[in-house]
Amino acid sequence: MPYGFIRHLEDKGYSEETILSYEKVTNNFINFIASVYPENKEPFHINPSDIKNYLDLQLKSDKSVGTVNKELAILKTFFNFLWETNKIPVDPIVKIKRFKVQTFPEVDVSFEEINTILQKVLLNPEYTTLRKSIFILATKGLKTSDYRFKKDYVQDSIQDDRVKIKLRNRVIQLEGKEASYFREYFYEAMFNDSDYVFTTRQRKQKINGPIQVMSILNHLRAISVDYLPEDTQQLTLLSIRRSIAFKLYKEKHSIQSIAKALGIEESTASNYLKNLVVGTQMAKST
DNA sequence: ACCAGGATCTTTACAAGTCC
DNA sequence: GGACTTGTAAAGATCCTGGT
Repeated sequence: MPYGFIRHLEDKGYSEETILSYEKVTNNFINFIASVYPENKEPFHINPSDIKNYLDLQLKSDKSVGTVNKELAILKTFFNFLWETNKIPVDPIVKIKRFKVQTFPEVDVSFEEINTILQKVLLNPEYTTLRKSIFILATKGLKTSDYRFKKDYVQDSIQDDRVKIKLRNRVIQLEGKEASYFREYFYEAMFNDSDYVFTTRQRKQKINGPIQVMSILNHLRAISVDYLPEDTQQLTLLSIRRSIAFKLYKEKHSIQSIAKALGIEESTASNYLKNLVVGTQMAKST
């Protein structure tokens, strides 16, 4: 084994198994170098980009990020050893950073499931029209701030049985059952002496202000308790938005249209989806 | 195209109120 | 008393901006 590296490891008291894996990785790396540079490259010729190329190749050959990071750590030990024993004047690996092990946002509840729940929610006689309306809009991907729209922004056209809601950066359309449940609530809300459709009564001032986070979450929580298995994470506006983005992605929508649908920047949507997509690829490969 | 930094928005957890 | 609402603060995540 090259340059007494293995001896060095044994001296440090590493277990046999550990040493074997170190040996495997360093050999693998040296073979790589040898295959790229047939003219017999010496250690001090190895530069950072050689190492990066090697690591990239490992990633491409279906190794997980964790595995490749482990190899990186081993190679760091190796080069550190070479440096300490004056085999190389500078350590080429010292500035190479670990690959990020991302914790990918997962779609805990698929959009199809959410839709099924929506149908049940709409038919639940125990629920108020308020709760139903909040959930209908949640399935359209509203975030908390989107709920604070004023009555003026709602357009109800009886002819084609559609309700249009103008949000800050997009328009939501409701049809059929969804429209009629929302309409029912909307007419009740006409009398809430506030400009806002959804309101929360403010304790101190005794007036109806724009709806508070907790009110929305409360309804989602109640629905989650009723319709989700116990061990599942409860529905939040965010998890629903993720499901929508992922659904659209699977339906091959462009980034632009997904961004538009959720009312976010294109760059944000692409970044957001990148995570989801890589996440599923990871899931598949393991 | 990509990243860091920070503004802004969401969520969580718990406290404290209201209503029946 | 118990169920449900509302409030607050702090942690966490997202999103945009501006630089490279």
